[in-house]
Amino acid sequence: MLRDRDDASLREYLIATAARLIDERGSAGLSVRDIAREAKVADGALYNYFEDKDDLLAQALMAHVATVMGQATDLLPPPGTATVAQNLAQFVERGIAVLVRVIPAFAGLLSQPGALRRFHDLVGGDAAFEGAPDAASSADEPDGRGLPDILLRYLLAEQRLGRIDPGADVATASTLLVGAIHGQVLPRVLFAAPGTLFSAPPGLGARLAQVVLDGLAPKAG
Amino acid sequence: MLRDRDDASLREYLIATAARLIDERGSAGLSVRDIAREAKVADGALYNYFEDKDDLLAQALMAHVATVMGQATDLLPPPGTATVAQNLAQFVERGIAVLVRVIPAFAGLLSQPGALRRFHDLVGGDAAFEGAPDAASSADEPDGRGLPDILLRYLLAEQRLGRIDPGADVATASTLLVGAIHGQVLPRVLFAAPGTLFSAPPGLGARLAQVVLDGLAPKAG
DNA sequence: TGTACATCAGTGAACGCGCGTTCACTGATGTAC
DNA sequence: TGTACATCAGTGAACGCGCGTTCACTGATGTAC
Repeated sequence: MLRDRDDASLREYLIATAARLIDERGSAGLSVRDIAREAKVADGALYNYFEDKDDLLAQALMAHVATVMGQATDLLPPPGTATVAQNLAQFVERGIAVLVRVIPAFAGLLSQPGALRRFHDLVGGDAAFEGAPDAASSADEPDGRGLPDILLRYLLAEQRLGRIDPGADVATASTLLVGAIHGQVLPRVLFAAPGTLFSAPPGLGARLAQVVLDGLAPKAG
Repeated sequence: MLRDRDDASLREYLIATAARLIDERGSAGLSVRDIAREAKVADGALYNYFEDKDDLLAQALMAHVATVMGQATDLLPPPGTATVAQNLAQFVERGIAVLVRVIPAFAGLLSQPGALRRFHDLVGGDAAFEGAPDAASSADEPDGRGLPDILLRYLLAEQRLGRIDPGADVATASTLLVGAIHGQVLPRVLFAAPGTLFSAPPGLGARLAQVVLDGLAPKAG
């Protein structure tokens, strides 16, 4: 198939194809031939545009994360609307939907550490996705696009509005809730029967939100 | 090397060797030749005792989890001692140490789904490790050996002792805290430079415990 | 105690396969006249 | 408009490699006499 794609360059086309395959089946066991076959392109075509497989995978990973995060607008409504409990519950449920698509993309590359390293180099400090290990953005003014920062910005706003206790440790609460999302997704990614569609236990988001708001300590009186 | 090991059967010896390798470098990219070489045994020896590679890996995975959980005694002190905040903080820190050894063992097998399926068949409902997807043990009387059940038993006991609010949703709190542990471990497993020893941010366990105890809701008065 | 033999746990060379990668080649396209 | 040629994006057969697995073989051990 020679030059009969649309105007997009083969490079972008290969990245998009690889990203789509990662979205559909995760990155585990994804071979360059799988990608070439899916793109209807010769086996060796990718080497005209990428240094090696790790290079293509890193780009595809970045595109995949951008796609998923781009589709996940309205993870949280504007601060001050509805109730904080409702909003946090919604964040948990939608966050699960996000990570269900993102975690298999990364975890499948554990046996391909080069791709993960390249990805990390590509995104640099701007960890556009999830639990950023190196807290690049300060807790005071979070500017990241990952789940923890999105949630933290919301919590800080609600705190200013008085719907969250002024003394509360919202940064830690953000870590806690995003962690809980990880905790829901990871075991299911590892043990789900292949092809299973995963949805969170109904009401889980609401219950998690309620615990975070109320706390466990005995109430005075 | 013929019959000059100690009395233990070669079968157990191979499981132990594979489990040690999984502990040391995770299961990603672990080949049967790696295991045979480490055990100082012929390449094909394992096929005298195991159906195939997946079979050996599933057994080794089980042994590895048993080892890690066995060494993780005193994740929590007896209910009623110290303070609940201190005890939860300790649970978080020790839980992280547990999952740092367990998650790479499972996640590395994403490209080897047969081994994960076999492991799941082996342990059956008795998910001896972590966030059990199918809640085999009821929330009323948790009997599992995984982190969520260990924590839930503790929380229920403290609730009976009055150190946790009688109306609190301790089952959800357990899910929340164990999830937070996952959230700490997973990104670091995926992005840590190879060979990096990981330790949690100091004080994180205490802060997480405090948020779970106090909650975010504005305090009356 | 010494010899002949059967057993069978363990060996390791060899198999086919799929992988990532290379590179001499093809043929549609754009240009020159 | 028609012909000759240069370009170079894309091709795909072929490479070496490491993988999981097989199976004819080896040789230490236990037994019989």
